[in-house]
Amino acid sequence: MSSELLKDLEARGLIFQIAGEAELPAWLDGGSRTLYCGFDPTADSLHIGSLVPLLMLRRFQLAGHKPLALVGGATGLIGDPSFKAQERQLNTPDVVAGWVDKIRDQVSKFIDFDAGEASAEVVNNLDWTEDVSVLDFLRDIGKHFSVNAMIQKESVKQRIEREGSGISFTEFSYMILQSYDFAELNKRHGCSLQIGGSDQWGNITGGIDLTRRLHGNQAFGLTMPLITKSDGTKFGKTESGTVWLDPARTSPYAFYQFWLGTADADVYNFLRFFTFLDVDAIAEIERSDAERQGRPAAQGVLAEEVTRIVHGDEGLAAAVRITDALFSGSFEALSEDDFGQLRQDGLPASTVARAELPETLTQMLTEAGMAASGKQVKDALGRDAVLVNGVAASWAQNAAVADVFSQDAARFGRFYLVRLGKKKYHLFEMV
RNA sequence: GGAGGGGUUCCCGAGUGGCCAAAGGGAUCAGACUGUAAAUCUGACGCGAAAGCUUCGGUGGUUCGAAUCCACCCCCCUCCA
Repeated sequence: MSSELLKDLEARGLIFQIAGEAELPAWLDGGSRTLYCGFDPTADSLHIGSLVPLLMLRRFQLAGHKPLALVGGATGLIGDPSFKAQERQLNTPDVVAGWVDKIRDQVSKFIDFDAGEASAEVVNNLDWTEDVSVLDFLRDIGKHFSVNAMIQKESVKQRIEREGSGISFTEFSYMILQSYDFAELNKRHGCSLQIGGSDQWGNITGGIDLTRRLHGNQAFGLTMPLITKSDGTKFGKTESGTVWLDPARTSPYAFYQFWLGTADADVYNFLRFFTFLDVDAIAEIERSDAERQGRPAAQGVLAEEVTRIVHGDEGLAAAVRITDALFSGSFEALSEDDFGQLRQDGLPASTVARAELPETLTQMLTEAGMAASGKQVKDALGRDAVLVNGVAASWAQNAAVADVFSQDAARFGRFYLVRLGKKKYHLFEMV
């Protein structure tokens, strides 16, 4: 490999497989190249699983190449079967179309549209597929695919071989659609490199083959490793579920907290995967962390960098503001305006009418989403793990909601910051 | 079509008439220890503040009493054709 970019990616551990490995470095070094990565709309937001490919597009752009972010308005209607255990439920066209709009806006934040010849573009595969007739598709595209080869792909093998699972013709065709995308982008934009997660290998090589057959052009593929955690649990999940990129789904504060909680064993890898920090700088952080006692600095750096990339300076500031208020000492220092700000910044909060207080604390905290059931609240109350404005509430006070949330206990006459356990906070505003 | 084995609480998986809201493990939540980490230990873990209410594929039935027995139905797996 001679390409500086590839060396850096290699050092970061971001390369899983390369198709056309021998020629790729020289090709990349030969000028500004065009590459693409697809994002299917399977929800109204991407989650952090898409972060690595999104940042990858940006890495290529920073190295002078032109990234195309493909939003799968067409493929999203079909559903990618790759390594999925079961057939998926189809979403209606209007729902998918709505998601496409959201995803388009979202991916746009990660790439630069004003970078000269390396300026990014967003494309939608529905544009070149919706008017293709079935007969044209079967004759012009389908003819280039061997079913014999397709059923050999690892990504669909279990669906074909395992009894009781099965795969519909619809999902089986997905690979052809995605391959057609690559060939089409090659024709339209001179795009000759597709990147994606390691599960996309089969789809990518399919597109490389089709590009050669249809247009006689050589194309490349690069996949990134699946992000795993040292403890074996799935990356990207928290107690409250998936970590989304949309601030309306996962607040910048929750997002920041997610990264702050990264295990020591993963944090340096994550810095390489999810930030643009130089690998040497990351190694330096690792070294100085190893020398110090106690808490490493790496998680803080990671949380700060990734939150800034995804939510910008304002989102980061909001996240840090809440974190400082809640975790570094006295929330008593918060001003009246600060409380309102916390709520704006994404701290979970709710407004309760003093006249309509629930009968019990268990009810109140469960309804606020702080716990899954009254039993959990009961357990926490019994262990002094519920603090209302810093004062522990007891199980004996369960039915005495009005006492716990008394006027005297309020901050500025209406705010109650409730903590359950070590990390769960909820702001109640009494009206 | 034939033969056999299954469907149990979020997941895996015991349980074959009362002691079963149902063993054990995992996940999850809380506590201790810590660094808002990991590991470990402790407690909780169907819902409910409680009284109590609702579960063991579905529907009926037997019984004082069923996840457990019977009938029918639905679904899954293995082997044979």
